[in-house]
This record gives sequence, C-alpha cells and structure tokens, in this order.
Amino acid sequence: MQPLQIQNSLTRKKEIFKALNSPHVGMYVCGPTVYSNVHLGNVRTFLSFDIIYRYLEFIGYQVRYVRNITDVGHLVGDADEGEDKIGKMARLQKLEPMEIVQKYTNDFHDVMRVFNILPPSIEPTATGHIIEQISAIEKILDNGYGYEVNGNVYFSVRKFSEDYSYGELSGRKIDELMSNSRALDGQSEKRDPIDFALWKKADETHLMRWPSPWGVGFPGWHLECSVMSTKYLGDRFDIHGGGMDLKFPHHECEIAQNVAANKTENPITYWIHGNMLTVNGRKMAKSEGNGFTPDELITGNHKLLERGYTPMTVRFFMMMGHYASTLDFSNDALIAAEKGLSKLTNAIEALERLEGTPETNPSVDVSALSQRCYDAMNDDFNTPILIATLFEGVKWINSAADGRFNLGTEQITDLKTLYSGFMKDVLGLESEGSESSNRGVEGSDDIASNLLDLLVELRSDAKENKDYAGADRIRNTLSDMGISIQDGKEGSSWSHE
RNA sequence: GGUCCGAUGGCCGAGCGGUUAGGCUCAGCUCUGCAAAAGCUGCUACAGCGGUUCGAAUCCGCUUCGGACCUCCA
Repeated sequence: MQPLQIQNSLTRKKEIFKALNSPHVGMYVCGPTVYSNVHLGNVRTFLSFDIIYRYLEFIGYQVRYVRNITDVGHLVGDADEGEDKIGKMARLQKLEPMEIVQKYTNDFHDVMRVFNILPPSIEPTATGHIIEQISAIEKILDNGYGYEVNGNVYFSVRKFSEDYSYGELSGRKIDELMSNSRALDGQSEKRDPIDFALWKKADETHLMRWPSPWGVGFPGWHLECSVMSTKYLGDRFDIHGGGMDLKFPHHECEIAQNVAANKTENPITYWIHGNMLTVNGRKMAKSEGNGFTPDELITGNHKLLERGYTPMTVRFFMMMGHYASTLDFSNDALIAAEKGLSKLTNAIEALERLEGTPETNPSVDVSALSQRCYDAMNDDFNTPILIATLFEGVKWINSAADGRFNLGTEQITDLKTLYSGFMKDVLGLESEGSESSNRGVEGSDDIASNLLDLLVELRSDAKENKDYAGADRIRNTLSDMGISIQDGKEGSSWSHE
C-alpha cells in the first residue's frame, strides 16, 4: 500500500493515513441540499472528493463512500428560526416538496455524470432516515445532552462541553461562543444561544412533517449526517469530508451529536475540507449572485464568460489547483487549462500509435516517473504536482512520435499503463471526442476512425502529387468538423481538437 | 468586533530552509508546400520592512492589502 499522507483539518497536521480496518475505508461526504440547481462551487467540492475516492481505490483500498442528499431540515436564514428551504421552494413553485427534491436531485445527478464524478456507494436521504434520527435524539436525551421545550428538542452545548470538548474542529472556544453568539431576535426557547435544534415542531402550514415522541415535526439540520454516517459506516470511521464552509457549525454539531448519542470519542479519524471556488477573489455563492451553473459554463451563456468550455476542461482546470486552496475562476485560466489538457490528451493518443524500438532508451526512466506520480498523490492528493509530472512524459512521447527520440517497446507499454492509470482512473479525464461519437451504433467509432485514417492517407497522396489545393481542402473540411491533422516526420495523423 | 487563512513572474498555479515546479501567453529558432502540431531556446518571480541562519519564497516579528468563518452556503 502506498504511504499516503492527509492534511487532517481536525488536528491541523499532515498525517500518515491509517485505515481503521484496512483495506476497507469508510468515507462520508456532505452532499447537497436539493432545493435549487448546483453551481460550480458545489461541483468543485464533489470533484475534490471524487479524486480522493478514486485514488484510494486506485492504491488498493476498498472504499465505502457515503454521500447524502439533504431533503429536509435545512432552514433558510437564521439557524433554527427560518423556513425549511425545500418547503419554501415547494410553496414558491407550487409543487410538492418531494417534487422539488426529485427535480434537483435529478439535476445534481446529471451534473455529476457530465463531469465524470463517480456515484458514491450509498447515497442516503434525510427523509429516508426519520426513524433513525428520532432514535438518535432519544439517545441524546437519555444521555442528558438535550432538552425538550414545547415540542422542540435542542442540543445542550453547555452540558455537552462539561463532559467532552466542543469546538475542536473549528477552533472555537466555548466561552467566546457563549458571549459572541449573535443575539436572537425575539425570545428564544433555547437555554443558550449556541444550542441547536435536533427536532423542530411543525406548525399547521409546514409542508414536511412527521410524528415523533415530541409531537408532529421535522428533524434539525446536522442530525441527518450524524445518523446516516453512523448507520452505514459505524460509530467510528476513517474520513469525513465537505466544503470548508460547513466546518462550523455543521461539522462541529455533527461531531457533538455523534459523541452525545454513541458516547464514542473521536468518531472520525480524518477530516478533510475542500476550499472554495472564487470569482474575482470572492467566494462563489448563490447569495453573492456570482454563481455559474454548469450549463452556463458549458454553453458560455453568462455575462462573465467569453465562451463555453467543455466539462473535461473544467475538470482539468479544477485539478490544476490543490483542493485545500482557493481557486480563482477566470476566462484566461480556463483557456490555459483547455490548451494544456489538449496537449496531454493528444500525447496520449500519440502514445497509442507509437511503435517502440527493441532497445530501450537509457535516458528514460518510466518507473521513476511513475513513482513521482504516486508521490504527488500520496502528499495529500496533490493533483497540480501530478499533472506537472505527467507533462514530463509528454515530452518523451511527442519526441518519439516525431521520430527524433527512441522509446523501447517495454517503455511504451509502461507509459501506457502510467497514463491510463493516472489520467483515466485517478484524474477521471475521459476523452470527450470519443464520448460523443460513442453515442452512435456499436462500432461506429471504428468506422469513423477508419474513415479518418483513409482521408489522411488521401491527403498525403495529394501532397505527394503536389496537389496542395486538394490536400488543404481535406484539412480544412476536417478542421471544420473538429478534427485536426498533424504532419510529422513519420507521416500524418489526426486528432480531436 | 472575535477566530483563522492567504499575498508567488504577463495570466493560472505548486513548492513551505539549499530544485529549472508545471501549464498558458509572448519572442526567436528547427521541422513544414503553407499552416498547425511537436521539439529547442529565451522571459528567473516570490506584497513591504526588519530579524534568525552558512543559506529564506519557505522560520519569527511588524506593516499594508485581500479572503473565509462567526447567519444559510460545497
């Protein structure tokens, strides 16, 4: 197994990864609240964890990856005092709450597929786990860390902090929280302002409601993640991820609930937080009005975009930065990513066509290159370093394709393994050209590529006969179709633009 | 106001005590019917000011600027 190191946001240190029950790994990532379309900032987080998931599997772990769908309990505005996000949308769109949930869950799944983000092993929903949430509340009450007022149940942070530590993950001091917490408008039933809701009473107008020992109501936000992670991964599991903005209060509350319900300290070994996608230096957020939907990005239909970019370009762009750093979104950066990706994919296509020489090239050490790829990923999933390393091999490949450099047959085989593993399996970069042409009948891809080979040959013949008009006609027509021709020392070839 | 991050060349973005990161752009060259692609060469930066050290973009202090969280947010 590779010696993987992870920057643990719980301890703020880079630590050697040790699975509780190797080779099995339990990983939980906070999924979306499905009340509106996802934007690119959301995509970045899921993409970051997609890479982590892929790499863990790649180096031999068997990962149970749980990513939830929050479809109830997440309130608008001030915590515990606002309207349910999904209920509000349902009212505005005059739909059943479950229609809202379905609509935006479908959208979410479509987006994940477009960006080639793998589905999790389990994708549980909050409404599907009401019974478990109620019983978790009962456990928390039995253990003395909650209290009921008028059909509402709250978590007592003060009581909890007497027995356990609260605020470790987000680095908050309980006293400061007590005094700094924003004063709530109106009188609150909470004993302390930092207490949070486990169960809320539903009034008559509330659309989403379930019976409970405390009357008709609905579960609080934070609770579903505690309950579902425990249910599918156990009282203790390896990795918990999510966006940086969830660290407080969501993840802090989650830990407190897990501990309070199960009396298991340190339920999660490694916390990983993905950083924000920014636009002109500001966090992309719906409330800022600077969010892009994936669709706007692909079509280019947005006032800040000069044109559209393909999903794989966006994927590559996001992986050129480290997941724990903010990443700034700009046209120039996207264009650079597009060119870089195309250089890389063209080289891989060239590699497929390469025929090696019997003797190996002593100046090329594929296994050293490969190890550096592993090293990059082992160092807290450093995809920018991985990509930089992959570009080094590109020089060998292109030089060999130009016939001014030799590569041994075995070296070529090793390079193919390397690039297929890190580009496809780890980075999840699929060739977009072949994806679209695969939509047709089985085998149409072969026919298309055979036809292209034929056209390239015909053009070479034309060139040989000094029929440059004919040669250029083939080149220009193909170019209009998105196919470009490369002339090299060893003859001509084609590739998707 | 509290807590915590960050400031890297024309752009994006790694590095976090001694390396040419890498990509993109730009200029020149090679190849080419032309072009593109590809290869080669060049462009050597770390916000500012002090300090520690044989040596600092990397460690410490101060200053300036930016951001995140403390409310819902991936």
